[in-house]
Order: sequence, then structure tokens, then C-alpha cells
Amino acid sequence: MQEQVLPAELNEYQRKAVFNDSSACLVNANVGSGKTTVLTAKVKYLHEACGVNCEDMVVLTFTNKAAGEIRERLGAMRDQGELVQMRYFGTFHSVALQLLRERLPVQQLGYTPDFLVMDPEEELDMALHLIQDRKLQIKYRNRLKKRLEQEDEEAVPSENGREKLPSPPGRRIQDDMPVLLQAMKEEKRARNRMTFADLIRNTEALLAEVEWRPAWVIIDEVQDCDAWQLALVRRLLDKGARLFAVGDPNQVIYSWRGSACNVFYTLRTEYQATELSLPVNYRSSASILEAASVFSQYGSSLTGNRERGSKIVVKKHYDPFQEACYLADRIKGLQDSGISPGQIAVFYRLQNQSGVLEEVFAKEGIPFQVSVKHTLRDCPVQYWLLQVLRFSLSREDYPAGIYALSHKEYGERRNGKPITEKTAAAVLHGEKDLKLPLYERMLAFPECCPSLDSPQALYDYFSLDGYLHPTSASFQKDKERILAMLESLFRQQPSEGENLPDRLRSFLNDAVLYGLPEQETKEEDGRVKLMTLHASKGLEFSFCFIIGVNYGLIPLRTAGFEEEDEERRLFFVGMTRAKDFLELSYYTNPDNRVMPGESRFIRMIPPELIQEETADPAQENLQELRKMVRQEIEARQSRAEETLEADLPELPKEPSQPQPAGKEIIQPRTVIHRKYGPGTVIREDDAMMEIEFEGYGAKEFLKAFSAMEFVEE
DNA sequence: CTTGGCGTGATTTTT
DNA sequence: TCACGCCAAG
Repeated sequence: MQEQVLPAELNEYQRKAVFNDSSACLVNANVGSGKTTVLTAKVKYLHEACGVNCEDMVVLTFTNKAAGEIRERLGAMRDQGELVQMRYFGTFHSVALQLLRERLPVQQLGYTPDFLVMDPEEELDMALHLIQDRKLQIKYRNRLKKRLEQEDEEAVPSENGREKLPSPPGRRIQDDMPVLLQAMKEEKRARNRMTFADLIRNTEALLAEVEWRPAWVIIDEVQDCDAWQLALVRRLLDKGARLFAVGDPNQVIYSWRGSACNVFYTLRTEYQATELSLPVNYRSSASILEAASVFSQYGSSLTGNRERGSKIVVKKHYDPFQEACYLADRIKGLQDSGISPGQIAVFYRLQNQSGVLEEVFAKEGIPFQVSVKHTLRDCPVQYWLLQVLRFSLSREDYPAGIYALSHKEYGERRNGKPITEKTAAAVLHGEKDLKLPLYERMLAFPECCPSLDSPQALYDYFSLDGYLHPTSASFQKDKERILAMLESLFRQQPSEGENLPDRLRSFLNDAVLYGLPEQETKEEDGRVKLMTLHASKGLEFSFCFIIGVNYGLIPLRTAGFEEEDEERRLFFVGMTRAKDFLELSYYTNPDNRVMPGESRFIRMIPPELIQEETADPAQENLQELRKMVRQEIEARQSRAEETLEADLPELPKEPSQPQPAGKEIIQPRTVIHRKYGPGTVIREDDAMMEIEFEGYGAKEFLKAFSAMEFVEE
């Protein structure tokens, strides 16, 4: 009878997890093993078979995207209505907000329940203003954001009463940072605002003050928990809530920003959690899975259920530009054979690697989409209007008022010039009485609210047409965005007794937590996705290209062994995004301070799973020779400058034919290699030499270890 | 106010 | 490995 409420396609491991009735259960979910399916089934099982109320389940994710996915799947599974009414379902932050607003005594911390959430940029602004106003001495001002975050992490609560060692005072920078932190705390209270970190911390702190507890805590991607989130979860568990958590220790790629890498261990030991695993991967072909498993450290039981598939292609390119050109060609080829660009993804280690690809793809007419983080401030009009609304809600919100009035583009103007922040501040404090229509409207907003019942009404109320400059080129676009934004404000159905200010408040909070509706939704599906390896987590594509697999880039050049583990997991995550086809590529002549030649990671993959290819050997050799000539010329020039002596041999004539030019410059030396046979040295420095072998192409050797003999001419 | 010695971080990013 | 910022000496 239990089975009736579940989809038939659950495998035995998934069933075991769903039906497990221990009070704490950790599911070690391997890549592509159906973790979301299990989580969804568990929620449904608890609700429909075990009769747990939706309100008694706290379901936590880390990203809005994950929350959306689960919500969608729950929606698809349920046949009756109320499952969608889960009040405490969403990201840690959104659930914390919900709890703080309706269950927790925020007054105890000096807040009222209608507090607003601050985004990180605003937090930084607040800090900067405080520094200025109070003349605080803060070092490393450009790194202030980082320092604020760091302080947050250091203040992590002690676990289970065990005192946390105070960090040694010697290392700490001596400045007004403690004063600033205290001032921030007070300022946030005075302005009734909480940062992202505050949402979690305050929830954690206040949970102890109330009777309420959920029956179940269900966590997705539990390996991404940071110390504060873990503390919050502990609070719930210590009150008697039961735990069901799903995650994968092989996908810990965010430990650098605080994810407590041993959550599994912690929860297992502290709550005697039952550990189960989901070993069957449904996503990748056997070859891909086998190659990837070299980079997984836990859960050797990873098995696949798919056919062998094609080998992993390893490709050598001259440099990132050549590679981009090749990729453009390759993608065109795939498109011609009927594969949608939306099924193709290119992953790289660093954001700045996308530049070349963007240029080349744009020129070649390949539809692509780069995934970049966006903040509320990316769209100035929208951000400006948010500030207008904020100040309208509370005339005490000076930062918002000043921003709204003194904005260079959309703010108030006097004598054709935008008013200064100083002027705006003076107006807000009643020290100046300029007749600023926007200011008047914002002040009158609370009384006028009842008559404002549509997006257009709000738009007209603030006479936004005037502020958006009807003559400007961006007017139409700006107006569309603003109206779309106001529409989404009115679209959210008001809960009972909610008036416009209440709805506005939750709208502002939602904008910070979930972002605003994007305007550009032009067929995202039909485009090649370009993203960092980090951003690829949680996604899957039929064709994946991981580029720049050079030592120094993947793994990224850093000191320390612990970090390299994470680089390995990152590579693992990237590889396991591929369903059918995976290609890795590296450069012989990378741009910056990356080492030439393939990464050690490539050599770790069993050779029988790999098919090695060089994109275009002829072109590569040509490039190689050109570069050699250039280097030699540069070297001679600098030597000439140093010595000022003219007895150096003449530079070769214009190298119209690179072949003879190369021979003239470098003494041809011949070597015999054990494996490759006779070859010619084409480049050499203190430690390395590059040798051209007939039939094998150019190879690089470390002088100290090369197995070869020199042949005297 | 300038200079050199020293120490540290760089890269990845969600809410 | 490099670049940047701090800090103390001149």
C-alpha cells in the first residue's frame, strides 16, 4: 500500500531510503543517482502515507533553482491539492525568513516582524557609510567585503556547549574592525534590516526561545552546509525533529566559502544517523563514468546502468584561440548533424576563460549563453525603483531615499543637473525644502495606498514616465522592465488581511532572496552553455567540453594538498555532467602563467578510455615555429640592449619560410629517445626541452628525467 | 613624502 | 609567482 503513493520507477536503493524510518537518515547520493527523486518521494511518502502535515516539514535547499526543481516535481506527483502549501520549504534563507516573520520572537533581538532583508552590496554600503560617519580606521578597505565575511565565519557558534577556542589575537589586524562590527549590528537593528547571514544566525538563536519544532527536517545537497546552517539544523534536531538528508561528499566544491566538509561525519556521530547510499548512476555512459570515478574519493560503489558509449576525447590545441576556433567548428558540425546547441556545454576553470570563446562564437554565429552571476544592481532602473518603493514604505529609510532622489539618471534634477547626495540628505532631514515631486509622492505613499491597485496605477502615481526620460534610447526597455516588475508585485496573491505595504515588503524581500524576473528569455534552450566548472554543478548535458585541462589551471596552481582534493572533486563534478560525450582539451602554448601540456588529471584517466587527437598538427607546427622566431628576436634585442655590443650575429632575414628560419636560429640537435626514437630539439630552456619526433609530433621533457641520448654532429 | 622590506592573497560564488 | 598594501625608517 505504501507503494501506491510512489512512482513505480524507484530502484531498490531509492526505496530503502524513502521507507527508512530511523530518526536520522543520511543518504549518500552519488552523481546522477536520482537524489531529487528520492527527496521528492520522501516528502510525498511522509505526507501521504505517514500523515505528516506539510507545516511540520522543513525542507531546505541551498539554491532557489534546486527549490524550484523539487517544487515542480512535487507538483507533478501530487494529485490532491495541499502539498504545494508547504510553508517551510525553500532555501535555508527563505525558510529562515519565513520563520522569523511568523514564528520567532524577533523583538528579543530588537527587530519587528516587518524587517527587510539586505543584499550584500547594501551591507557593504552600510559599512562604508559608518566608516565615513564615525571616522573609523579600517585597513584593507578594498578587501572590506571579504573581511566582513571572514568575521562572520569566525563568530561560528560553539558546538554542543564545547567552548570554541578564541582565535589567537596575534594574527588579527589592529584597527577599528570590532567597532565597525558593533556599529553595523546597531545600525541594522535601528533600520530593522537583516543580512543574509543574520537570517540564519537569528533563526538559530531564536529557535531556542519557542516551543515550536517541525516533525521533520529534510535537506538537499547537505554537503554544502556551512557551520551556521549546520548550527541551525542542530537546533531543530535537538528539539526532537527527525532528519532526512541527501548529499554527496564527492561534490564538495565550495569548502573555500565555508561549507563544513565533514557534515556527514558530524551528523553520523552526533545523531547516530543511519547511512544509506544511492549507487546507480543513470546519467552518464559507462566510459564517462569509469573515467570520472578515478576522481571520486568516497563511495567506490558507484555503478552505471548505461552502455559503454564513445571514448573520452583528449585534444591538444595550440592556444585558447585555436581551441575556440576548433570548438566553433565542432559545434557547427554537431548542429549540422541535428544536435541542438542547448545539449552542448563548455566548462572552464576561470571566468576569464570565457572571453575568447564569446568572441569567436559571436563571429561564427553560434548561439551561446554565458552563465554569469547577476545582482539586483545589474539593472539600474529596477534597482532605483526598489529604492523608491523602500523609501515610500518607510520615510526613515534614509539610504533608500537618498539613492532614489540623487540617482544620476533617474533621480530628481535641479537646473538640469541631478541633485547631489548631500542635497538629498538635507531634504530628507528637513533642512532644505526644495519642491521635489518624487519626494512628495514617496512621503504621501502610505495614505494613497488604498487607491493604488494595479501596476499602471503605481506607475502613474510616481509619474515614472518623466523619470525614465521618454526621449532616451533605453526608455522603452526601461519602461517594460519596470512594468514587468510591478506586475510581478501584483501577481503574488495576497494572503488574508495583507495590504499593499505588506505585499510590498515581501516583494522587496523576495527580490533580494530570489532576484527579479528576468526580461530576456529569448529561447535559452537553443544555445550552447558556457560556464565555470563550479557553475556546472547540478546540471547535465549530452555533450560536454572541458577546456584548458592544463597543469596549473586544472588543478589550479595553488600550494597545499588539501586544496587539490577539492580541485579533483571539481573535475569530477565537471566530467559527470556529460551524458553521452565528453571531450577534454589542453594547450601547448597557454596564454598566462599556465604550464604548457596536459594536466596530470588527464594522465590519471585509464588510457583505454581515451582517444587522443591533435586538432590540426600542420597549423600547430607553423605556430610553434613562428613563436620560436619571435622569441629569439626578442631575446637578441634585449641582449643587445644590455651589452651594447655589436658583435652578435645578424638576425635572420624576414622569416617568410618558417622552416629554414627555425633551423638557422637554433643549432639543430638530434637526440635518440627510448620510446620515440630520433628527434630534433626545437626549444630548450634551463629545465625543459621540446623535441620534434618523426611520427609523434612535438613532445616536452624535463631535462633531468628524459630517457634519451644526445647525438653529436 | 618616499622607499624598501615584508606578508598575504590570487580563483571558484549562492543567498 | 606576482602584485598590492601596510608599516617603519629616512
